[in-house]
Amino acid sequence: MFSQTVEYALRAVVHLADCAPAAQTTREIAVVTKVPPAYLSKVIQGLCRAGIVVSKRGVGGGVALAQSPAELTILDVVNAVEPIVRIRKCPLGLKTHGVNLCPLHRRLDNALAMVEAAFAQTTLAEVLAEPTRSRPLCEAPSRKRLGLVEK
Amino acid sequence: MFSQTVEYALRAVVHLADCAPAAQTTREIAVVTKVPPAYLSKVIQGLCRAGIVVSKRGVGGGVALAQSPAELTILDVVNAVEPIVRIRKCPLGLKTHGVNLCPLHRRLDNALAMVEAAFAQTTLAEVLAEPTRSRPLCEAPSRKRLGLVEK
DNA sequence: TCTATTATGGATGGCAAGATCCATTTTTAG
DNA sequence: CTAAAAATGGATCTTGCCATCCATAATAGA
Repeated sequence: MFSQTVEYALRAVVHLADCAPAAQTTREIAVVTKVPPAYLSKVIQGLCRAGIVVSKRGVGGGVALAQSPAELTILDVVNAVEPIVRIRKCPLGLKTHGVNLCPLHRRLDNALAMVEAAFAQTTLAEVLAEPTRSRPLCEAPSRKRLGLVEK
Repeated sequence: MFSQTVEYALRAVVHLADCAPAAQTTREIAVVTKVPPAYLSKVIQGLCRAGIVVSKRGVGGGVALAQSPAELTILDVVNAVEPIVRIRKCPLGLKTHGVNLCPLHRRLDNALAMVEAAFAQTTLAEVLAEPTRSRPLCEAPSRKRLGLVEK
């Protein structure tokens, strides 16, 4: 139900949050997140235009989060690449329904609202801070990442 | 986030539930639900193969629900045309994650689980019974549908 | 200034979803 | 038995998503 592009974007941003505030090259991100490099570059361009990340070209350049991981929610990222569009008026165009959705569409919209709320409540910092044995994107159990600058 | 086909399928099935246990022609359903007739016929074929509806050809034929509206949930319909696929193992293929999803994918799967649960809890009968002024798919406020056999 | 590095933009291709059309089959009514 | 009604299956078309490749622009370091 979530597109592949959303999945890729989230992986990239979580990894950037893990490295924040340091910048990473798209190639490095692609390796860690196991996303096709050429396509990842497109996804990141989108994130860049949406203001989620900032990029710098040339030697020593790369991509970094535009804000701190504590300020960025999953919803911010999702909405940047493939916005969750709520149902605001009757999809059949029925006048009498209008803003008051019929029982069917009210339920569909409620589902969207739940997802939206869940994503809005979670920041990237929280994703990384969660006390669990498996660490986002990484094979190894929770250990503090330090330098790790090489390819 | 829900595909157009899911939307179409739900409209069709809700209308059939409203007419249950009578059968309706796809053309009639297309008019009421405002779905492109030719495409609706494809969607209904899918519902038929999934066992959600049954169809009969020829004069007096049409499509009807396979079960009573009280036994059919929104989830049944959704899963018939575009199954909600839960995240059961690490999408990156990380061995150490396996079934224990990392914090990121755990949250994504939780969102899917919430939607799945919400859809599983609602039967078509409940959608139709809801005391509200706007009636599913229909312009008019709640009035009991009777004959209405003509085109 | 030259070169290596890195992101950017454009062009392109494959593929599945959405949508349409038509010939065929099934079924009932007359 | 014939004709009309209705679903079915196949073919086709368009569009957007996923993905790749390459030329170009920007940037830092030597």
